[in-house]
Amino acid sequence: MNAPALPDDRLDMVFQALANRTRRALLRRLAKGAEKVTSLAEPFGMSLNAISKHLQVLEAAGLVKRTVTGRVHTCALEATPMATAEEWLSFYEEFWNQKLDSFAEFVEAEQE
Amino acid sequence: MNAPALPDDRLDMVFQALANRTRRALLRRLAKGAEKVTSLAEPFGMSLNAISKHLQVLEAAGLVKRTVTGRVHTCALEATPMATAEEWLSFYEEFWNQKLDSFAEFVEAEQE
DNA sequence: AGGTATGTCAACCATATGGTTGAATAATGT
DNA sequence: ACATTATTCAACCATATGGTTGACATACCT
Repeated sequence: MNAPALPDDRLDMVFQALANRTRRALLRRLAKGAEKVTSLAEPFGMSLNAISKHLQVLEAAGLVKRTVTGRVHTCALEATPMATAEEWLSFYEEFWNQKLDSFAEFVEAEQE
Repeated sequence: MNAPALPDDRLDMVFQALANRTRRALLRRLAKGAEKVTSLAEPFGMSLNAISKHLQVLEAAGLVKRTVTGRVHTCALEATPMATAEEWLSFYEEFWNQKLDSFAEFVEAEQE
């Protein structure tokens, strides 16, 4: 049920990989299905090389798996490391819930 | 209930802030209660200045709130931005659950 | 065999990161 | 008044990041 707890340096890499909107967009893209590098790169106003590098970052973080068939590299989402990241974050749920609750109360009180 | 959805560049900053084990450790520390900079810095094998910078990163990301009383800066955890990060991640839950389930099945089958 | 498509590698550039040391600012204690 | 404590600011350093361009290696098509 709970994720396989990455070591600290892997968690560094995962959060680092997520700390860029282009890479987050790539992951969202891959959530709809595996795709090859060129077609992944197409919608971004950026060189193919740049996207290639981003994909390498994602791959190093374990968030993307690559299958090479001939000259075409097919990238697929590998979400499991995110489970560890989310698990790390979930530790703080009580804190933000508390905050959000008191904000909700405030709004409610305001409406008298 | 759902978090106030940070803009992309704020989310960049939050994930970036989390992409460092020292900063994650600082947050864990602050989860136990607010503390001043010097005492926060003490257990890390690192200069006070380094910690001061890390705290600035956390503050810029909105993960730490600072209250200055005289010369002492008290830092407190501000977890709400993490809610947005977790929300972003939760989109992928179905993907990793699927993976973890099939792994569980594999283990089960293995034990015949 | 020759040309085209897919993708990486290598070098470069500007800026950011994570750390250091040393000096500066401001509040407290004696 | 003077020393001490708390903390930041400034400059520096090495390395990482996010992007570029140009060249290269393969695979596919005719």
